[in-house]
Amino acid sequence: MQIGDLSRNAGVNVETIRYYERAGVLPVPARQGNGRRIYGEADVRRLGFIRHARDLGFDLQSIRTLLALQEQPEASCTDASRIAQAQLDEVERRLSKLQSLRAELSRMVDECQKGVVAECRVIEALNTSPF
Amino acid sequence: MQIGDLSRNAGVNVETIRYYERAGVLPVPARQGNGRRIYGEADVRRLGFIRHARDLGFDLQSIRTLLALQEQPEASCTDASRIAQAQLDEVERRLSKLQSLRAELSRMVDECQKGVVAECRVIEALNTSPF
DNA sequence: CTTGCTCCTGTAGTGACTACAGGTTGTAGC
DNA sequence: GCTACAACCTGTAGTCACTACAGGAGCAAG
Repeated sequence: MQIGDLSRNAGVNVETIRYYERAGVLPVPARQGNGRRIYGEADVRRLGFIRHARDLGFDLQSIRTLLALQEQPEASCTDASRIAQAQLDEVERRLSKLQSLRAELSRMVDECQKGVVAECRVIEALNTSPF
Repeated sequence: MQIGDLSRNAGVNVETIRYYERAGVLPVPARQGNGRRIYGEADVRRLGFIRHARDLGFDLQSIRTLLALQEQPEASCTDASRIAQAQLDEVERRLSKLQSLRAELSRMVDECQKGVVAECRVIEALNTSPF
């Protein structure tokens, strides 16, 4: 599989794939005789994982940590547990923040839909919010 | 009020305030004779609005739109509501993904605590999510 | 009058891409 | 075999939303 196939299969820009290689979240691939990168199914899955994790707001450093965790299933349980727990704490933190944001945005949209134009408080909602 | 006071009052970095001016989300302020920027209470509120909107995930373009709507009170609220609804949809999407990742990380931590070498399925947790 | 703080402008660095320039390789049609 | 063109290569520069720093000016206290 060449980079263009990987791009289509994973739904990730070719330039982004090469960037991920430089950033160290995708392994340096083997090359064909002509110098072109060769990929396999594992790379499609790995790329899918990276994209989802990025969508969730994880930065590339966190993603490197998550990938390292999954690549060393024989690593000591305490180490793996510590890394996983740290990621879990981060996920919980993001979850509670997002839940607050959801409440705030819902309130904004609700009030806007209920009100007439003159009573729209979308902008005021941001200034008088409990955050 | 000088830029340092505004910075402290609004809890926003001095450099960020000057950046917001360049970016067109803060108005170009009056200057003292010595060339220093002068701000008022309205700027504290506007900056608070900008920071809050940024925290909610709005980009500066959306914020410019919201501020423009605020400055034309006869304009309809539907534009502001549409922007907020788009943000809300995105927050809901992220919440669902994070909840599935949390479940997977919890499972890994639990298995580690039981002394079982976790079969790492972090990648699958994100790839097999319904999104 | 020197020290030290805040301010000024302008430029460069960050992270995570994204785009483009300029060159090479592979393939399909003639 | 020749030509066209897509896909690949490297390397650099641009984007967004900041953040940091260099180099200089104003001002107030000791």
